Amino acid sequence: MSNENSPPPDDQPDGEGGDRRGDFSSVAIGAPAEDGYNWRKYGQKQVKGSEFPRSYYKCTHPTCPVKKKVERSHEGHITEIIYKGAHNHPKPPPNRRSGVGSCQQISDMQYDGMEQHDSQDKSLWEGGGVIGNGRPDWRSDCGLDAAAPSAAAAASVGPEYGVLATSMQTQDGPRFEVHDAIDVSSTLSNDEDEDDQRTLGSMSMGCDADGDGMNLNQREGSSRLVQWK
DNA sequence: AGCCTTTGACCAGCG
DNA sequence: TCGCTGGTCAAAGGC
Repeated sequence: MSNENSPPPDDQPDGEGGDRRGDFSSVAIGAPAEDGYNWRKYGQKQVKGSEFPRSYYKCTHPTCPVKKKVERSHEGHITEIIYKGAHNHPKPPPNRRSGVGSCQQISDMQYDGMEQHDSQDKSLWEGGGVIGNGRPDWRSDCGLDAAAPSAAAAASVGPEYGVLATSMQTQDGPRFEVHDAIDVSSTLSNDEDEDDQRTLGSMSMGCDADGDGMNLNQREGSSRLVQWK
């Protein structure tokens, strides 16, 4: 199993038609592509609690206050994603420089949820909203229909933390998302309580140290989604 | 030509 | 009051 050092085939740019440059080459999957929005990295730092450096991204839209923190493992796998705020604008077209040709097509449906979330987003995420906006973003992003319930479950399990344990591989394979969703869902279902969820994030890293091949595979799709406070 | 990524430094908040 | 951590800004380089 050489998965440890080599990125999985899923991560490899199989020719996804990178709109921008090497989304997956440079930033692997960490970057901007996940949501279908344009993100600009404005900082990176090694935080104490994390073994991996944390990257800070801003939505490139002038009116969009959304920021996100992304923790990526050395392998390029996302271990944690924290969103702050909600997008008050539709996703940019796939032809744009977003390079998000992944789930762009679904963005069409996304508008539906976008509208309502746009109306309440301000009060939601401002009021300490747990997963007020973070969630809609995801499901609408890549049509994480399967992930939605997972997210809801996660929210139900540990809403106080506003932590969303979900998976998000910016791949163009929708089934991949589903697969991930199941993975997480499974975890959540088997979970004991929210505590376990929080551990999920740490577990990802912990598992890495353990060097569990199987875990590694799971970790690939297992990312941690957190709604910024 | 324009935008994004990367690195370092600075500032603010909290313990 | 001092120290530490986290977060953000700015400049330079590369694609």
